[in-house]
Amino acid sequence: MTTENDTENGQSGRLAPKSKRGMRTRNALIAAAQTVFERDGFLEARITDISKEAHVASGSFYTYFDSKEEIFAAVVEQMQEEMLHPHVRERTGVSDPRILIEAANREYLQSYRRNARLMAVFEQVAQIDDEFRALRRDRSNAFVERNARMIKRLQEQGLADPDLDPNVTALALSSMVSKTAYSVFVLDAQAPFDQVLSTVNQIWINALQLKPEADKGQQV
Amino acid sequence: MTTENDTENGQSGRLAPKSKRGMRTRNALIAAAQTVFERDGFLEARITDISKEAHVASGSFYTYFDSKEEIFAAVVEQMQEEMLHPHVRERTGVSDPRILIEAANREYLQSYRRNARLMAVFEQVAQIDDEFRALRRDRSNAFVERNARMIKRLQEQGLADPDLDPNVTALALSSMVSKTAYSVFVLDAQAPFDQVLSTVNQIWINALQLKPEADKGQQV
Amino acid sequence: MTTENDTENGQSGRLAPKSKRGMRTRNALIAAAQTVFERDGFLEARITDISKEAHVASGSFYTYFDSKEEIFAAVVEQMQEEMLHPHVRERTGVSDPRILIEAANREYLQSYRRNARLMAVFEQVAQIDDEFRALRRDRSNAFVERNARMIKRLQEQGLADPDLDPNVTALALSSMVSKTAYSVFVLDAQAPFDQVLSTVNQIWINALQLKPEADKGQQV
Amino acid sequence: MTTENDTENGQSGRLAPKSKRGMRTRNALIAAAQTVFERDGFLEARITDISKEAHVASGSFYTYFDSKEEIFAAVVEQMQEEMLHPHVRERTGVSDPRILIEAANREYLQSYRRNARLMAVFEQVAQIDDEFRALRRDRSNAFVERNARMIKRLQEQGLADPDLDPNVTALALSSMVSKTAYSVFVLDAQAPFDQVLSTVNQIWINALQLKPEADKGQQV
DNA sequence: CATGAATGAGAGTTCATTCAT
DNA sequence: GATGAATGAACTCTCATTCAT
Repeated sequence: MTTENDTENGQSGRLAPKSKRGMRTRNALIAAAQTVFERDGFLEARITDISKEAHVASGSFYTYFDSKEEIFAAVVEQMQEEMLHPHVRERTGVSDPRILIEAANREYLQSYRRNARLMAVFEQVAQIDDEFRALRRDRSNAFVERNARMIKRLQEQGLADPDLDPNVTALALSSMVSKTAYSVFVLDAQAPFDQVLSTVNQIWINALQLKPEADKGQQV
Repeated sequence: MTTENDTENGQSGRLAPKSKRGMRTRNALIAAAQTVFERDGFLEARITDISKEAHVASGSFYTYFDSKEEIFAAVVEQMQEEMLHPHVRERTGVSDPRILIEAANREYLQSYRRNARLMAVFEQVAQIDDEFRALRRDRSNAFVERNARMIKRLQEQGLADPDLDPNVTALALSSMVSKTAYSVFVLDAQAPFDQVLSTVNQIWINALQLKPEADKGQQV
Repeated sequence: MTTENDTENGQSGRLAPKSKRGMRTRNALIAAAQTVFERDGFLEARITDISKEAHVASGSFYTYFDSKEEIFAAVVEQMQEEMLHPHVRERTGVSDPRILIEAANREYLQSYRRNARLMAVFEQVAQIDDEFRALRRDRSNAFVERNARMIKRLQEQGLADPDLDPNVTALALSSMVSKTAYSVFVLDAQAPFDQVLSTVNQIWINALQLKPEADKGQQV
Repeated sequence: MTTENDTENGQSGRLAPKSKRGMRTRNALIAAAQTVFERDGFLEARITDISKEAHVASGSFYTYFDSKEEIFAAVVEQMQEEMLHPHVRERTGVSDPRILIEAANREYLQSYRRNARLMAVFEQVAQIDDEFRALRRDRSNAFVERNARMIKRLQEQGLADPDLDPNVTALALSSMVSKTAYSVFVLDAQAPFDQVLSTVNQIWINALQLKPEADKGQQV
């Protein structure tokens, strides 16, 4: 019924398994890879270790993946799916920008916290491998651009400080959130989750000089 | 107080050279290392390449340094000195927080831009090596703590939004500046320097809700 | 006398298939092997590729053959049969040595040209594998010995240069034909077929100093 | 004094050694490679074995050569030099074509016999590797073309059979000599050296129908 | 001090062959 | 018989580090 995996599976450079057994092995490898990457980091992770962790022979790795980079991509893809799933995504009917901002920040920080170990490795890999660097950049850009559009809209409605350049502001505020998340969840800067969230929210709101009255009976 | 002595030089695990020739070789190696690191990144840089770039035999490297990490530390130290030199450091007598903030941000961004290539490598190494990760954390902490103290002071003077937690706010705003710098100067997010600077400044000021009257009749 | 039986088929180390399906699969594998060998050479040809080309699972290969060498033997055997088929083989009643020589050379060169790709691979394998080296040697010897007998006969009849050693001459002239064929049909030395044939014939005749009168009143 | 090896040594993909010790090691590797190639053939020869035979660490191989192909080229080059050295090469003043042919064949067969083992491996490699195949072709061509020119000259002087195409004849006769040499010295077809030589000579002479009187007081 | 060749541990990768389904 | 995933031995190649000259 599903058309997934008919012949190729996403970015996998090797053929997708045709049998259930093959699928099981492939999944075992991905799970093992996540474990090993989180434990050892990308560079220290040896393909042998991943195979060992998955309880398969070393050669079996190459049945499904061409390289460490490729299996890492599969791990990251899985994380991606997890991060976007049931949680708020499209909040139709909500017009108060404060609520939107708060929800977006909460979601981002929660996702980051849940996947902190892997996000740390992803940062590492993005520093090493051009393809992952590009991937990170694209995601970041999507995020920044969405925020820039929101800021522009608020400025046009007279709700946000008109002196701010929307693009650079979006870049700066997005940078603030992501790097703060990195500091707290990866580097373990000690700070309670709720305080981080509320501070980040407040800074957004203050930075844009959002008018408190503005959101009454508003429409976006 | 200083731990320097005549046989050890800072973090160098090998002897400090006494002769002029030795000093020349050591400096050539550091300069070569910077070139190679900026060109190839830390991981790709081979000790052989650094020696070649410095026009010395590969074995000579070990006369002065024990490892790639160690020579990288020397390169970073040199950059550190450059970054702190003549530029404003302690601006005594200036009480207008806006001016302080502006100056600090300008200085930071300028330094970052000047050393962007090396900062990129430093970020890479901090993702790989625990010692450099700790170094980065310490510097970042110093920065954040100084800002936290300033924010607390302003709050006590009734000049800044009292609802913000000074520590988390300092972390968030510092994160904003450093990651924005990384995006613009390393990842080449397109944005004019002055606009980045003024946006970052404005966000600081807005975020803290700095009262405009505070700076009346000030003099630098 | 023959060692063939109903469970073994010539050199095949595995069972001869009894079912139609089995026969079909076996033939498909041999045909696929020929394609792959001609395309990739013996060394580069992987058993996986042969199976893929035959549209059977990789494991099915081992139902019929034990190794790459073995399937190559089957391919060569097939070629052998083709090379000996309808074409002249025993020309009874023909006594003119010129005509015999011409016919033999024409046949040899035509066969070589028809199977040039496979002959090239056969040469390759004979350089690698002792069994095929022996096979090549045996065939070559049969050829040389037949020619040696013919030369001896002609010398006894006073038709050929008596100073030549019949065995070494046969070796040399046979070598000439086979290597020229290799040069022209495998290495693509540019020369028209008919010219190669007539030159080779003429050299044979000249070399043996065949008396022209000898063939008067001959019968084909 | 000699300008050899100033920086690069012929086809070597790695740098030429600057010290005597390096030169010694390089030569030891080439000698070891020859031993191993002659013993095991090209395919079976492992780089590890060559290093072991040369009494150096496996990694040292890569100080001087990039691959098995490259060291084989060095071995072949050495053989080449040996094959061309003091022996007759340019026989000025000799005008009798019979003497020229005899001398050339003797030289060729002697060289072949001296280096039979390596020639066998060279044939093997030429069947496997395109670069060596091209090398063999070029050498062969040079040989054939020289013979073709000689044949043409003899035909113009009315000394050789004018019906023969000089190029194809040269190809065929050269093929005869080289393949006979291969059969005798590599495949050990039993035949005394002198008989091989005289037979090959006689076939050349007969094939061209060289006039016996023609060489009296001739000038080429 | 400088030199640069020698070392060797260790990771990646291939593919013929087996075997449970 | 057919399937195709699993196996693992075997080899290549790199490069930080040492050390005799």
